[in-house]
Amino acid sequence: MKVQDHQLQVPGLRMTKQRKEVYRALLENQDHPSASELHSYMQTTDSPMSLATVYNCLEAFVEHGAVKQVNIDREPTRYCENSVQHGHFHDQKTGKIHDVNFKNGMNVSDLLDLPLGTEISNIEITLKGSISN
Amino acid sequence: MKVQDHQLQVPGLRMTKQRKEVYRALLENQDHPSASELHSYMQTTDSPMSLATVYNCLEAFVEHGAVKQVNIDREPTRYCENSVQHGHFHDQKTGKIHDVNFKNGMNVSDLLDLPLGTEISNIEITLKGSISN
DNA sequence: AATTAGTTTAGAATTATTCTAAAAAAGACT
DNA sequence: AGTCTTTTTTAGAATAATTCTAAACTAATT
Ligand SMILES: [Mn+2]
Ligand SMILES: [Mn+2]
Ligand SMILES: [Zn+2]
Ligand SMILES: [Zn+2]
Repeated sequence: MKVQDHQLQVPGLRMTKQRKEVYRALLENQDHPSASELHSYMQTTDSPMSLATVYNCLEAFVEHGAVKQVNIDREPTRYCENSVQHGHFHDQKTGKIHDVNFKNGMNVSDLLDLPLGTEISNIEITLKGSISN
Repeated sequence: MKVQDHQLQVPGLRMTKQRKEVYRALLENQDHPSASELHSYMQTTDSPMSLATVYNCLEAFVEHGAVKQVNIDREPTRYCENSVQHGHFHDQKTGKIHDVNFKNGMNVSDLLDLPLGTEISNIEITLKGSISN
């Protein structure tokens, strides 16, 4: 997937050359990369940059809600550019992570018995398993 | 809460002195401790033991399904003795983690649009937020 | 242009966790 | 009990993801 330069915007965040290219990498290859995978990839582009910068960019995106972190056990954190609410399925055969959308109109509070007064700022749902066939 | 010695059993696992006492610590103080918190606590009991042993015991319990790991961002892994299916709520004001049960008869597949053929072996649901009042 | 504020960078530091290999404990058998 | 075998515990070293530091650079502002 090709992303135009003017689409590389994160509201409220100054888009430097490095941030643009990291964001482009996330949008163009939606494969939930880790910081170091992303860093390796950046080295192959015409915007090589340091690993610290990759971490700095990702942190900025997460703070601004444009990117989500995906935590799977103790594995390196992976990053997801899909900013609509969703969960993740970790296929143990392939190692790949797939986005899983919420069913229409459904909400975590339909699944869980939340104590009264609970105000949720972040939801992380991670499934592990395999796909038959 | 007091737990009798004969309740300190995990099916299929040899219960050594150390394993019994770590398991007892988890059952008696259900507060989702990290390995190092648990280690500090063990030092105050009459079964002080090494940090490596705490990790080894916890790993054995997790393998045997008696204990669940709780991953919250990059914080140290926390351990939960509640072996029925549930999620976790991380109260950002207090830092405490609370168990959140599934609503009666509800299932992740009621909330999420899982691709056909998906076989789930592990579910981790972690919410972050605060409680008003 | 000069000043200021924010960003990038290399490399060092941190730290949760895992590994190693030797000692201790537990189980099996006699 | 005593011997043999397997598993567990342990201290300390190693690993590796992430964060920190402080200097160089870039971008925005006056
Ligand atoms: Mn990639
Ligand atoms: Mn405790
Ligand atoms: Zn995703
Ligand atoms: Zn729990």
